[in-house]
Amino acid sequence: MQNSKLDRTFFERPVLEVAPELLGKILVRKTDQGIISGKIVETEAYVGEEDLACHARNGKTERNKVMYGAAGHIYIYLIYGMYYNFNIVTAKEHVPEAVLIRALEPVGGIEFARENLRNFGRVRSDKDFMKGPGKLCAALNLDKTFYDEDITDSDRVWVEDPFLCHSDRLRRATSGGISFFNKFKIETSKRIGIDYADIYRDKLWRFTIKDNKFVSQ
DNA sequence: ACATGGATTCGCT
DNA sequence: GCGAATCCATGTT
Repeated sequence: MQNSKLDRTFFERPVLEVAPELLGKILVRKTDQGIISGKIVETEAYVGEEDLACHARNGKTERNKVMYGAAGHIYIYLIYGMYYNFNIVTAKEHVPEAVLIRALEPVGGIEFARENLRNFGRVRSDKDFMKGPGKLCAALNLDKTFYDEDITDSDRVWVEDPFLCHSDRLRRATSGGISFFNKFKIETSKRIGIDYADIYRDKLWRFTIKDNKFVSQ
């Protein structure tokens, strides 16, 4: 099998290039239960210290320091005391950019994902269970132990390009009626939940697959 | 030390 | 459409 895992060169570019290109890629999570995976259908770009919606807006802190490091590392944080949000760091070192993964179209390990959600505190929905940044973290059992993990060199979470992937596992998944090879259109819109961010609230830095029913909202 | 509020989700009105 | 759940990083005293 050829290596279809996205490498550091993919992430080591400006976040406004990486965020839309992640659409259609497969986020894969290997757990004790088995493999859980989903197609990325919604992302948001957070664009450095200047972007008043970005956690780096006030400079480097204990929480956001990973954003200043190498591309491909994971920035995950607790929000509202009960959910995690999962980001991948982009750009060169010292440039604090990241992509928030906001929704997945379920691909594999769907029963494991349901189980994780039912076991998780407030998230009880067992449909649309990867729709929304907090829910997809619960579904994939992603927590703070993933902080700073290198997604290009991890054995428990990575991103695959389905156009390059010839593994039996993904072929099986794609034979279930979900086609990865359909062309799709990318829509841009305003980012969710950042009304405090002055002029940056209106930037069209949310990227979604047009008409995909697993996009949030 | 302390107060604040958030890149969310759900359930009820 | 709105309030609650629930925690801790961050900014302020």
